[in-house]
This record gives sequence, structure tokens and C-alpha cells, in this order.
Amino acid sequence: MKIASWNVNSLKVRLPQVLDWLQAEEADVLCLQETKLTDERFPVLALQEIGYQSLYHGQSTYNGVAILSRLPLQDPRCDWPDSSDGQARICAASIGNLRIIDVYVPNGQAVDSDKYHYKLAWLARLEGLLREELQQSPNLLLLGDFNIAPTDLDVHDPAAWGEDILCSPAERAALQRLFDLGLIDLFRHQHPKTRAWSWWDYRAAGFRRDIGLRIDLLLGSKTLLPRLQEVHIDRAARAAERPSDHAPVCLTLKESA
DNA sequence: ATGGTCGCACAGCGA
Repeated sequence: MKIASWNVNSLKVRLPQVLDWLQAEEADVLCLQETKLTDERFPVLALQEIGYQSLYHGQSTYNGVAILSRLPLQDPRCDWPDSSDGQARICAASIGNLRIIDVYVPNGQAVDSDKYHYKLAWLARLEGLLREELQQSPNLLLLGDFNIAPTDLDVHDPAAWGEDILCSPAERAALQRLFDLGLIDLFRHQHPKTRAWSWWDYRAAGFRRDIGLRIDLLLGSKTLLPRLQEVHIDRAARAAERPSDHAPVCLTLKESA
């Protein structure tokens, strides 16, 4: 079973690439972030035509998440239980006994800004939601754009970034609390010492100079480790014409016995 | 080259 996460930075612009990618990779599930589409404009039919059903939760201009799947999506949940947030950043569904939660964590803009405090509050709220979800679904995959580089190994130049946004101690502590729920950074688990990025800034020729951060993460509960086959970042998609600034992060799981 | 880009929506913000 192949599952991936990709911040596409506008699904309207990236739809041809997403369709090509799904067919080339034969992915079973693709979780998207930053679709930037209202639900009325979601390309349900184009995805249906190549065999994918869609769960989507969007808004105009900003944010937006979706789960595309060749397998039936059960128990869909979009947004927070009370839908009070106003920002489309989370959706979830089950495939058999696997629970998949797709998140677009707030960027945070700058340490100590209003957006930074919103980010930390959002992550605390996510922790609460995960506690509930894990009670129901011990086999859980939390994936998406976390906008946090877990450690300095995930940063092209840790000295230059220092404790700036995406790397501040409070953000990393919030991520650690998700790990403490029993969730494991699957890329890091498979590649303990690899320096690899999933996002490269459009500015400053970031990709050409390989200046990036690993902020797109696949977190899996421990129960999934025996099924873990392979995790990689698809840099080729970031090298395409008119690319997203993020690359897809891909996971292969063996079927459960 | 010590700067530099996109996307949305149409000015300037967010990333």
C-alpha cells in the first residue's frame, strides 16, 4: 500500500501534475495540503476518471486539505469537531483499520507573532484530537505539512536558521508531544542520519542550491512499524516545470497479515 | 549576481 503526502501549493495549478503523479506512482492514497480551492471547485470528476475518490475540505485563497484514495474512505471527518476554526487545515478518514489524518499545520510566520501563537495553540488542539482518535484507532497515520523541522538534521544550515520559525524550541516541543503519544517520524526511523529536505523556498533559488528543510512528515503509530517497507522524498516532482515548493513524501506499507 | 519566487486575485499578503 503506497501512501503519500504533498503540499501542492494550489491544486488548480498543480492538477495536471497530481494526475500524472498518481498514475505514474500507482499511489493508493495521496494526502494534499494547500489546495486553495473551495469545495465547489474541487476536481472530483478528473480524479474519479483515473480511479480516485476524494475527501476534501477547502476554502478560498488559503489552506485546504484533501485525501485522494483508490480504496474506499470510511468514517470521514473534516475540520475540528466543532468546525469553529475558520481555517481548512485538517481532514481524516479510515481505510480498513488504518486511520489517516491529513494536516496543514499553520506556518507561524515569525517567532512570537500572532500567527506563531495561533500555531502553538493549533498544535495543542491537535494533540487533544489525537488522544481521542488513538482510543478509537490504534493504527494511525498522521501526515502532512507540519511546518516544523524536527531536529537540526532536518535543516540545510542549522547555524543560519538558529531558533527561527519552523525550528523554534516551542514548536519542536509541540511536535515532541505528538511523538510522546506513540507516533514515530517514519522517514527518520528508516533513515536515522540522512539529511534530506521536503521543502525548498521558491526564493533565492532554493532548490537549485539545495537549501531546504524537512517539514513534511509522516508520523505512524508503533503498531505500523512491522508493516513499514520504505519511505522516501520524491525530489523529482520538485524538479518539474512549474513545481510546488514542496516534494511528495512517500510511504509503502505491507498489507496487514 | 549577497539578490533572488510563487499563488491568489488584481494590491498586497502569505508562504
